[in-house]
Amino acid sequence: MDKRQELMNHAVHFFSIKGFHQTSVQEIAKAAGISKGAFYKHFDSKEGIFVEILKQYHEDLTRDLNSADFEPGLTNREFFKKKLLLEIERTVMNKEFFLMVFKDFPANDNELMQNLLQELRMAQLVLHKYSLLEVYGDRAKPFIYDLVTVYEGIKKEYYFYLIFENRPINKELLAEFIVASLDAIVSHSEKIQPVLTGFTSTISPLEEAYNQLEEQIKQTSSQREKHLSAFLMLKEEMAKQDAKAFLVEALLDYLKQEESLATELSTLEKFI
Amino acid sequence: MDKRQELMNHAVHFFSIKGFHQTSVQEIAKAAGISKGAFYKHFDSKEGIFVEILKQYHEDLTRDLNSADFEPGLTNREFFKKKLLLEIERTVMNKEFFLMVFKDFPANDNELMQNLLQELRMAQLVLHKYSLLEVYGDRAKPFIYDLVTVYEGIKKEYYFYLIFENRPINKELLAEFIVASLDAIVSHSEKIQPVLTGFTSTISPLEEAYNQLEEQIKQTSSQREKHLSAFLMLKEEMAKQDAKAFLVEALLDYLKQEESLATELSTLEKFI
DNA sequence: GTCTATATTGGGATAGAC
DNA sequence: GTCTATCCCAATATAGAC
Repeated sequence: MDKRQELMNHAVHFFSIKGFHQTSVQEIAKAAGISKGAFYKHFDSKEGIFVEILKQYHEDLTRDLNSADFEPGLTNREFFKKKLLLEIERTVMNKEFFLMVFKDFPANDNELMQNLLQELRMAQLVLHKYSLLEVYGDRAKPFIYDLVTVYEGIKKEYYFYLIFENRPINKELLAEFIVASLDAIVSHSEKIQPVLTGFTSTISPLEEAYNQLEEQIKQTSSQREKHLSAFLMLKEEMAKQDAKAFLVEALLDYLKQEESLATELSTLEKFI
Repeated sequence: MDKRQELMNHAVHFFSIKGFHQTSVQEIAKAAGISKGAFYKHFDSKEGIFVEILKQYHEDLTRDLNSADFEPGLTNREFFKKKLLLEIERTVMNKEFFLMVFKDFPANDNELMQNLLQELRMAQLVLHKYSLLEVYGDRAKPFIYDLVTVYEGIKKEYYFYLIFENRPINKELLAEFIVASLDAIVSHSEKIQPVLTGFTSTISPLEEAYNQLEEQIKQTSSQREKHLSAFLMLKEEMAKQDAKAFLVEALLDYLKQEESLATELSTLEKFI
C-alpha cells in the first residue's frame, strides 16, 4: 500500500478524534509504521497533509456525484430526494472526515484555507438553490435563500445526530422527512415572509467590516455616542486618499479602550 | 473590576478568534494586565477558565430567559416566539461565545467537560421539547424529537449567518419565520413520518426524570440554590448501591415542600 | 526512504519572594 | 494577589548516517 495514502488515512483518523492541533506528527507516523523523520519525506508539514486530505476528499466527492446515474422518468422531487439520500449515505460513510472538519481547524494560520472553505460553501449554496427551485418552482422563489438555509440547517443537525451520537437512523425515512418538511414550508408560503432578502447584494469586505463595527458599537458600547462619532470620523478619514496616519491610529486606539469592540477593530485593521 | 471576570472576558475573546489550544494562558493574563503566574491564583488551569465561562454563560442564559417577563394574555405561540426573539438577540450580543464554542474545543482531553456539554445539550433539548409541546400540543407528540431537531437546526444555521457573515437581518422577522416554518411542518404532520423514534431509548426514563426535575427547579423554584443542592445530593445518593433510605426520603420530602415540583417528584419516585 | 539524534520553541504549571 | 524565575514536557522540524 502506498505509504503516502496510508499516512493520510491515519491522519484523518486522529484529526477526527483529537483535532488537528492535538494530534502530533509522531503518532500519525507511528500508526503508519514509520518514524517521525520519515514523515517529512512524504509531506512538507503537518498543515501540508491536512490540505492534501481536503483536496482529495473534494475531488472524490465531485467525481462521485457526477458519476451517479439515476433511473430516468423521476419527478423533480424524487430526483432531489435521491440525491439527498446519496449525500446522507456518503456523509455517514465518511464520518471521520465530517468530524475532522467540525473539530479544531487550522484555518486561522492559513488564509488560503479560509478562502477555499468559503468558496466551497458558496458553491454548495448555489447548488442547493437551483435544486430547490427545480423542485418547487416559482412558489419558492420569493424566499429561496431562506429555504436553502432551512434545508442546510436541518440536514446538518441530523448529520450531528447520525455521526456524533451514532444513532441508528433509517436514512430513507430521513430523506423523506426532510423533503416533506420543505414541502410543508413551501405550501405555507403565503403565510411566510422572507428573511434573507438582500442576500445577493455583495458588500465589499471593507464595507462589511464597517457595518460590523457600527453594529457592535450600537449594541454593546458603554459610551455609544462618543464611540459612534469616533467611528464616523475614522471611516471618513480612511476613505481619503491622503488619510492622516496619526489620526487613524489615534481613533483606533481610542476605540480599542472598549473591550467589546476588539474583534471588529482587528478585522478592520487588516484593511489599513 | 473583578480580575477574575476580566480574565474570563479576555479568554472568551481569544478563544473565539484563535481557538482554545492556540490561545496561551500568557496572552490571556497579559491582556488582563497580570502575569502568567498570577493567572493560576484565579483559575486552577486553562481548562478551568473554559469550564467557568461555559457555566456562567449557561446560567446567565437560563436566568435571563426565565426572569424575562412578558405581557400577560399571550398565546402559547406568541410566548414561544418572544422567547425565541430574546434568544436570538442574546446570541448576537454574545457572538464571541458562540464563535468560541464552534471553534476548537477542549472536549477530548477532559471527560468532565464532555459530561458537562452533554448535560447542557440535553437540558436544552428537554427545554425545547416542552416548549414545543406547549405550543403545538398533541399534534406534535408523535414526532416531537424531529420537531426539536428541525427547530435547533434552523436556529443554528441562521446563527451562522448572523454571526459569521454578519448580515443585517431583521430579528423579529426571523423569529416569526422560524415559528411559521414549524407551524407549517406541524400542520402537515399527517403526511410526515417520524424519524427519531427510538430516541428515548438512549436516555433512560430515570435520566429523563432527573432532567425534568432539574429543569423545573431551575425554572420555577423559589429557593433555587437550596433545591438544586438537594437535588444533586439526591441524585448522587440514589446512584449508590447502598443508598441510605432515610436520606433519600428526607430529600424527597424536602423538595416536595415546593409545590411546583410535585409532578416531577412523583415521576421520579416510581424509580425507587 | 528510513532511521536516530538533536535543535529549538512554546507553553502549562509551580516555587518562592514580596 | 502578584511578580519573576524555573521546571518540564511535548511537539515541529532538521541533520546526517545507512
